[in-house]
Amino acid sequence: MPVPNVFFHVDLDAFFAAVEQLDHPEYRGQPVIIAGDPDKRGVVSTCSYEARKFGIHSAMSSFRAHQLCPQGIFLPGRMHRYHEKSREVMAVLDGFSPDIRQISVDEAFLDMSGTERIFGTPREAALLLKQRVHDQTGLTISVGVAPNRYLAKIASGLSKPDGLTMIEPGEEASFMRARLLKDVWGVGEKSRERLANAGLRTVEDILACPEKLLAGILGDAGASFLYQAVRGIDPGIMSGETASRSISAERTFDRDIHDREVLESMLLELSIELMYRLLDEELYSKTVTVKIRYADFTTVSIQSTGENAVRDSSDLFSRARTLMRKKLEPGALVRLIGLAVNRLDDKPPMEQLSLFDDGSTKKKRLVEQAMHKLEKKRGKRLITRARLVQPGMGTDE
DNA sequence: TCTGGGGTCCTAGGACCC
DNA sequence: TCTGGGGTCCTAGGACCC
Repeated sequence: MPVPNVFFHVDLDAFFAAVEQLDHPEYRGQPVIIAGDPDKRGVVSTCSYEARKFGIHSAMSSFRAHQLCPQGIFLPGRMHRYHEKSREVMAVLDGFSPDIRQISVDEAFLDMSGTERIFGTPREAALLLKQRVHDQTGLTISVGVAPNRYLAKIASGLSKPDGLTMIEPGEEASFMRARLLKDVWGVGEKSRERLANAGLRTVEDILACPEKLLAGILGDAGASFLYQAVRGIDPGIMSGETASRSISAERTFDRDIHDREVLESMLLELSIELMYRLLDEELYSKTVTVKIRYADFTTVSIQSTGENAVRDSSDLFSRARTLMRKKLEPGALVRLIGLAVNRLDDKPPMEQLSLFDDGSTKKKRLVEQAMHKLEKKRGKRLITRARLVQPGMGTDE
């Protein structure tokens, strides 16, 4: 007899805010908002359920959040601590299934198929899991239980916080039919707008629409995704193990910038940051992308693939600077600068050996690696380059 | 609502090759 | 000479998610 598929999706409730309330009893019952500095164009990352009553939600500007709830407890966030708590929770999940896929700091899938003899029915197992997580970490989770990951993911969002939503085998289609289009994971605002323009506003509308017609609205991939999703079939977006394919860093300036020196200093800072991560994770990349967001929010990017992998931060910086100079509109006000390395490889690609290469590039990489290790040990930045010194203090490069 | 930062995947068009 | 069709790689931009 085949074992029925049972998947759990576990979602930590208002995670960052919950950790703060756990660590600071005086914050409990209070509107806690984890957000960037309102003076620095920050946004809300997470907020407690008490704060949500004021209309605050993720991605809202900190400025607006402060307007809505001036008495709120605004905190910058402690990512280290959140990752620590995340690991504690994942350790609890580990005891329930051999197949766990953590998809973000506060979310994971568990394949619970065939665990009935150990943990009881899926409902019993889910209740036990919720209890254990709470007992061992002090945090509450919401759990979705379904015959596939996609449905489990939607289910967990329906009864937050501290929720449990079950979708039994055979209920897949009826469950999806009862959803609002905005609750269909993977369909965002833009897609909804396009669908609405074609007269499609509900899941029922989509169900009645041939895939071919959807393809005309959303493209082939989007149509195939949505066609399956509304029928309760896992479109497969959660199934693949996603190897990291790019690493990026970006920075929004407090004020829009036109000074090229400042932009290039930022680019250097980002280059160093990214190079450290490449070395740390032992990854290699030949493709570099620079992103520029102008004051009016239009965003452009430029990318190039070199013959060799990026060697060190000055190599990365010089590639990035070349790209930026090529793309940047002269005199334009810039809001954000970003840098990415793409198509990462865990093996060093074959080097195009230069006739004049005396081995100094290898040395550079070793030196940078050593500096990186040293810095990690000290836990702070030891190396500051001339270009990173604030403009006006004199740069002698 | 004056709109972060870190990712993934898709699309369309061009280059280039057979 | 008015012109094929497929495959692959690269680039720029966009949608989406947490």
